[in-house]
Amino acid sequence: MSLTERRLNNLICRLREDGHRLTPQRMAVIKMLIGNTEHLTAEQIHERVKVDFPMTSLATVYKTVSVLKEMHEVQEISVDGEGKHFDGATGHPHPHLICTSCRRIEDIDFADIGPLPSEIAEQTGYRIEGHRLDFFGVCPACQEEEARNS
Amino acid sequence: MSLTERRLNNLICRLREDGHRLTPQRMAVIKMLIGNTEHLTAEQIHERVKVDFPMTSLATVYKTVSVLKEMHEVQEISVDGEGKHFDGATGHPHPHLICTSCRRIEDIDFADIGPLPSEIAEQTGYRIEGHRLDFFGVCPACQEEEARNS
DNA sequence: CTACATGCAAACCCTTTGCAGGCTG
DNA sequence: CAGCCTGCAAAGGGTTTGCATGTAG
Repeated sequence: MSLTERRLNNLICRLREDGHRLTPQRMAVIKMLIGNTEHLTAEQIHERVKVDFPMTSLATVYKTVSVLKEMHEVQEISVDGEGKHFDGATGHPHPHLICTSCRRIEDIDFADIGPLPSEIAEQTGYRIEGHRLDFFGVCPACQEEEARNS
Repeated sequence: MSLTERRLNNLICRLREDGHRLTPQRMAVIKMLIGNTEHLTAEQIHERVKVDFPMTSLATVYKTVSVLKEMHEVQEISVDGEGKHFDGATGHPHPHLICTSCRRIEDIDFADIGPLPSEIAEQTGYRIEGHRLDFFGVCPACQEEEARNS
């Protein structure tokens, strides 16, 4: 069983324990987030869920995401001037690669920031609980696009 | 002349060149951002400007900030579930230390992320243009608070 | 006189909430 | 049949815009 499947099962258990019902629509939203390295906005999730469940309303998407946020299975990522994207890829902090041209957000696996947190804790007195590391740039596809247009 | 003063002068020049007029209110907003390691929200900037210029409207603050954003002198920082904060501390990316308890945002000077950007560029094909590194934690003051309340 | 800056209020966008009805266990 | 889930519509909060009025150069 893959890591994602295990996480999904665990999540489903906890949802049930909390008295939640897992409707097909909810499952669709959840699957679109958990273990997915795309980082969709509420609107994008809505569009995709509607393919299978045309009646789905945006409110349902928001309500589902909000449950997942409470369970710390999904975090928000805000990009300057853009709406919120939701990231349920791993359930813990990890770096992102954000294309400033097409606004795509990808995950990067490596990019360990090493001993930085403990150094910072020592120097500032903060109790460090997490971090966010995002790189901004232009993705290969958009670079090609640029080249064609010039 | 300090770095901040130089940056401020340079900025003022460019604003004039672009045909902007530098009213006292605008100057107040600009000074509240450029070289200031506090990271205020629009509302907070508004409150402070109103001390000296009580008639100032929120729209003016937004319009001024928007000019600075276009000139890449100010960037937005979004904290999950919070409003936007504006950061005009250095004009280039630098790490932040965000207290999850009192929502204070501080700058950190060191914390060089080293060769990571070029590694990532090589591995992903992105043209990396910048990054954002934020640490989340609890500041010393809030830790004391916690201790007192337990 | 031209063009930018201002305050006000309305518009706007995205997100959240309230509610009545539907469905599951 | 209690309690969650749904869609709809309305409310909400923060940001942006339009407009008439100032004001600097």
